[in-house]
Amino acid sequence: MPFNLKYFLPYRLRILYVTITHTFSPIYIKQFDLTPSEWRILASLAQFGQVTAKTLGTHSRMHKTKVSRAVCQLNKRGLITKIPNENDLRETFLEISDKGSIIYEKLALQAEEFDNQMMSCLNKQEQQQFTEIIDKLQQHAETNFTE
Amino acid sequence: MPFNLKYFLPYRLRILYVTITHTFSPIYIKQFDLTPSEWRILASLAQFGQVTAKTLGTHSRMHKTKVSRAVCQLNKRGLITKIPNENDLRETFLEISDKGSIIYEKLALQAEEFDNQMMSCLNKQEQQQFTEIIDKLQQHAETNFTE
DNA sequence: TATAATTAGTTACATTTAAAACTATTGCTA
DNA sequence: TAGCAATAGTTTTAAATGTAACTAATTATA
Repeated sequence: MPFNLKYFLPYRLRILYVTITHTFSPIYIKQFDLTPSEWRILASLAQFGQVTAKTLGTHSRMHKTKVSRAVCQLNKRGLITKIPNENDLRETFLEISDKGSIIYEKLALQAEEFDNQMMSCLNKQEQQQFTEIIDKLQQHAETNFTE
Repeated sequence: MPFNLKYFLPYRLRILYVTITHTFSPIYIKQFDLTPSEWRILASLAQFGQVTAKTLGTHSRMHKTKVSRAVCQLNKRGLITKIPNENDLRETFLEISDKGSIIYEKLALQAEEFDNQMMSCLNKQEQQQFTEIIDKLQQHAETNFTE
């Protein structure tokens, strides 16, 4: 079987990702003037509690300068709090603030609704299969191809 | 069930896409000094024959300025050919050149190998399921959420 | 058929991005 | 423990990106 772009994994994933994100991103952009990076960080902090910028970046595959700038912006708006690590002054723990939580809660509700709506084209079994497959691919990609 | 970022469709897709593309893109960047957009266009033209920049953009979800610049660059390097449409002088048909085809063939081989290696963590049945699910999601996203 | 509206594609401009260089701090090792 | 390597995070710089404005051509309409 010769190479077929249409079924090339990176190509397929990108097309789907671009399509989907273009329909969701206006939600946080328009309502709360958040960039995609800012939304990702806010949501991550809401879920994972105190973490460093480094951890945040690794976890959500964001470049450290991207994280740095988004964190700076969120901090400036008072949506997150910086807590210096006394044991290692190089790093800082980041935490979502009350003000940030209010925004997050509103967005999480809409994100959940969006996700349900998106996944509604799949039956329960397919949804299960999808999760398993994505996880397998993710793990495979990481273990075999990351430096 | 409360909102869980880890299972949020756009988030999951982005992480997987970023991980995977970061392992494949060095292949065309280092060997042939192609940008991701240029590689996508080259591969699209190799597969679909003569198409306009407009079609190319719609098909692969690329912004028209991105297409414009990538096409310009590929043309400058002689990897594609521009053929004016006599019936509508606004648009131009684009075609891969012999020189471009040589590069494409070499990359297609490696892309195929990469894809097989990536998909090898899934059994035949899962691969089939994956294709069906991605297609369903793509179609659902397009029909319900595109302007 | 003249004029307005639309479309394909390019260019100018402002923003966003990543690579590289940098600061500050900690860990390693000789 | 002195000095060198490594790390977290920021800033500088250059490249890539999208928005908006533009050109040139076509289509719609009055």
